[in-house]
Amino acid sequence: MTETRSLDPEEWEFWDTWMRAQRLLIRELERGLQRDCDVSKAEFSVLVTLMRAGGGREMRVGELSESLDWDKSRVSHQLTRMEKRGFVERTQYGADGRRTGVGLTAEGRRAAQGALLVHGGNIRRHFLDSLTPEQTSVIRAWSEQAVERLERHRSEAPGDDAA
Amino acid sequence: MTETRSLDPEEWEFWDTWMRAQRLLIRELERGLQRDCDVSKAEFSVLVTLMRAGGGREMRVGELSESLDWDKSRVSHQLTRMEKRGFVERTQYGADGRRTGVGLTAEGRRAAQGALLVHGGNIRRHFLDSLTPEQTSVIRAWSEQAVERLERHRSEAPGDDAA
DNA sequence: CCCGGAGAGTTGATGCGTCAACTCTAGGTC
DNA sequence: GACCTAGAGTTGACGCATCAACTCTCCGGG
Repeated sequence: MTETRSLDPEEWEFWDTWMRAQRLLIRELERGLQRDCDVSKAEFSVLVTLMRAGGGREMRVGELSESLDWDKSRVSHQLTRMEKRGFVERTQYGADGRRTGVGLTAEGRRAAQGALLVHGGNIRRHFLDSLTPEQTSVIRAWSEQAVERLERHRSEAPGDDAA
Repeated sequence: MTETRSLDPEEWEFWDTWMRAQRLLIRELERGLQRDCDVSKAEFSVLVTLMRAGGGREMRVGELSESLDWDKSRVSHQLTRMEKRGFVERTQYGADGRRTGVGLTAEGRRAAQGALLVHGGNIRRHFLDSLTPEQTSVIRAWSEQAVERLERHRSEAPGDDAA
């Protein structure tokens, strides 16, 4: 094991600043999405995932869950809320063996398109445009490496719901 | 306005990977905190803030709110939950003019100390240790610049509760 | 046929986060 | 003294996130 010592004040400050930057960035983007499109971050994720899978096609809850890397329960709750708003609908297929498929409504497709445009622009303005080429490449590398490492870490850990 | 065009697929992928890395990192740290210390991220923030302000001293809700950069309402709700758990207590001072001060209980101090150790170690293992010196300095620079920019952005925007 | 287990999906409980509405006190101004 | 505003803090409602428990179907073995 690595030593049990906690962090130096300087390390804490680095960590705090980093967390703070993320929080502010995400908060800003989420507010923009809400303000300009009346769509939440969670709704956005679902809309886009369904859209990218082919706007007309239907997905299974399990596919959504996998694709979003969300707990199935979370997906189900989210779909319930979004069904109320008229963005998605759960359709039964198979009269006896019922698999519940999930599809976008016309309203959902419309919202997805608008949100993609607006949100993309906001990401560009608040994030991409603020990076120097060097920062871009370093951050990209870190992200990839972190995802790789953390996913490995999770899959090595005991019982987990990821496929 | 900058152009209305959304992002290229490559830019979306960069963004997705970056968000994913953050989510995984935060999820991992939060789970560790919960598992090893039975303390949530929100509880941790409050405990540490009170601790750093001097374990014995009391803070006002407004100070906490400012220091955490949380909405006052959020602080109040969080304090209510933590009071139930016995981590903090709200104490009245001044018989007539009542300002509600907030302080740690002995239990709260104990939890804060444990959590600081454990969480610090996890941050080191999952984040700090995974960075090359170059990544450290680039990410530090980006964080500082992003915080500066986003805070300026917010304060220029209309009505906001930050002081 | 009945049982038992695995997979898919849902539900309920509870904590977190945000917004809007509310209470209470203190201080001014007339 | 009456009114009015500003600041501090709380409350309620609602959406998001997670965990555990549940339903239902399918499937394989006895």
